[in-house]
Parts: sequence; structure tokens; C-alpha cells
Amino acid sequence: MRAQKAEEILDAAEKLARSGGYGGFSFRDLARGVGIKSASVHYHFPTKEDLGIAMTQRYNERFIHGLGDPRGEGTVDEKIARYINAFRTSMIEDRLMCLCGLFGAEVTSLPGNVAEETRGFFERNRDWLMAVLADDTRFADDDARERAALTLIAKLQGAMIMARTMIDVDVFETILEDPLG
Amino acid sequence: MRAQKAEEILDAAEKLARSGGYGGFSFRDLARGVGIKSASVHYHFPTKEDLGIAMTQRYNERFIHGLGDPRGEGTVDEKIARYINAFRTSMIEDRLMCLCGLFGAEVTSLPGNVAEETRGFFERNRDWLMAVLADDTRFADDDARERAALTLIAKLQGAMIMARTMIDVDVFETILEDPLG
DNA sequence: GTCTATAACTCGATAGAC
DNA sequence: GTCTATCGAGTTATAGAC
Repeated sequence: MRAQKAEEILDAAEKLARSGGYGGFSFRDLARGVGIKSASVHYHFPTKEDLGIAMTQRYNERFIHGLGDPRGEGTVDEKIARYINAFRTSMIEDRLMCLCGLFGAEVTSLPGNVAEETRGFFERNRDWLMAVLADDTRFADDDARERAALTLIAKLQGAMIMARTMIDVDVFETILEDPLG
Repeated sequence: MRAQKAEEILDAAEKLARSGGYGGFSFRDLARGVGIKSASVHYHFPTKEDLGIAMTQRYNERFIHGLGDPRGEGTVDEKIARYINAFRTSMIEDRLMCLCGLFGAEVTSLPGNVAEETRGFFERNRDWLMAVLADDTRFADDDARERAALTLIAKLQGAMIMARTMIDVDVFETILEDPLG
């Protein structure tokens, strides 16, 4: 188990990073958020890269775990709806973007290991969606399933960025109206 | 007409911003790129916001103009292919992302007027695509055309971010295989 | 138009006391 | 674990000489 204070720091970091990206938060911001000084943040995470890795790993694992078993109960369309809802809920209710969507956009500014974790997010999302689609007769083979999975992820990431930039949540709903279309 | 040096500065800024975003370039970077000092960059563009506005306006107008008349010669599918190719070419040949895709991801860090221009990019892209689709019997009404337009933009922006993050250009091609599907 | 010099600030990171 | 204090580097931006 990680120390309780470290989790609080990661909470604050995730909230800020899911709004302003990797460059959108500083050690001073995090310190203010959890009621300590920035030097004390360095005690828990020596460098920003350490913090970035821990933050992205935690986000990825929590996200994938929250999706549940891709082969579990429910129809394909229900699972796809739940997948979309994972993004929709945090965006609309908490104004939080996808951490790895923002990190992906600034990948050239990320430390190498943070970029690696960001890539892993997309790979794991693709694999989860392909597993969901495994039994669906609408898709002939693995190539078709991979195409549908990658396309849905791209639509979601693009839709979130566009909806926030255009200040219009309907943009998100419009784009996701026919998720596998 | 803008001064020649100002255009050189905008060229350098656009190249850097289309890789690292708005926070990915500094006045010193631009100065080094055009062979002057950072104080001289401020002569041409007093603040970074001034530069950001000019850069985004120029990018938007050049991009839309480069697309040509949405009601001109050619089939719908040819025009859609040209639209996609505008992104594909700069990404693959010059490793340049869409300026406004990256800006959209960091919109909370942008000066207000730069965020406005970024929003305008997506609106003008949507309108151009809707004009292209105006005569296509595959779309029943304006709502269907708007949905197809926004979805294609989202797929493209998401595909570029994912392809670069996953270090796999095939991701882009796979997602754009069936552009209006 | 471009320069030198510098102000004023923020950043990540460290030393050392407690 | 947290603090004060600080370092060195980066940032945008300005004053004033040439």
C-alpha cells in the first residue's frame, strides 16, 4: 500500500492534469492542494517523472478495472455504452478530461516512462474493446474488431477535446450517437 | 501585408506549436529559429497572446483556403479524401500535428482570444464538411450532415494523437479506412 | 529593427534543521 | 514527514542604446 499522503497528492495531481495536462500542474499546486509545502511533495515523489508515472499507472489500472470483465454479463451494446459512459460521466459531472488523451496531445513534452504509460492506456483500451467485440457477428475478423476499437477510442478522445473547446457538450453526444457506426 | 520577419517568426512558431503545443515553444526558441534575439521577437509580437492569435488565424485561413470550394468539382468521396489527406500529409511527411487539435487539448492554458480562434477552426471545418455533404443522398438532413462532419473531425484528431502516442502510423490509416462510416 | 541588460516571476529540485 | 531557505534554470516582458 502506498502512504495515505501520497494518494492525496496523486488525487490532486490527477484532478489538475485531467484539466490542464502534464504541464498544467506544478509541485506548488499539489502542495497547496493537500496542505503541505512543495519540498514535502518531493519526499513522496522525488521527481515529477516519478509522480507522472505513478499517476498514469494508477489512472490506467483504475480505469481498466472499472470497465469490468469484457466477457462478463450483458450485451455488446450495453458494454460499449458503459465504456462511453465512463468518459461522459467524469467529463459532464466533474469537468474532467481523459488523462491520457491530454497526455497524448503533449507526448513530446512527457518524460519517456510517462509517455510509455500513456501508450499503454490506448493499447489496453483497444484490447478491452476487442474482447468485448469478440462474439459479435457484425465483425468478421480481428482486423475488423481492431478497426472498430481504435475508431471508437479516437472518436471519444476527439469528441471530448472538441466539446470542451467548442463549449458545447452536445458535440460529444452527437459524435457518440452511433458508437460503432 | 505583414512584415517578412513576422512571417518567419510565425513559421517557426507554427512548426514548434504543431509538435509541442502552445506551451511547447518560447520566445527564445523562436528567436533562435529566425536568427534574432528574443527581445526582437517582442517587437513584432508584443505578447505571446498576440503571437498566438496571429499564428492560429493564419493557420486556420490557410487550412480552409487549401481545402478549396466545397461545392466545386469532384465527388463527395474525393473531397473527403482530400480533407483527410491534408492532415495525413503534414503528419507523415513533416511529423506535424494539427495546430488546433493540440491547442484544443490545452485550451484551459490558452489566452482567451487564442481559445476563440481554436474553436473557430473546428466550426469552420464542420461547416466546410457539411457543405461538401450537402448534395449527398446518404444523409437525410442537416442534423445527419452535422453528425457526419463532427464525427469525421473527431476521428481525425483522435487518430493523430493516438498514432503519435502509440508510435504507429497504421493506427491513423486503420481509423480513417471508412471515413464516413 | 535589433541589440544588451535586466526585472519579475515560476519551475523542479536539494540541503539541512526539526 | 514536514519545514525554511535557496539554487539554477526557465519564462514573458520591458527599458534604453544603437
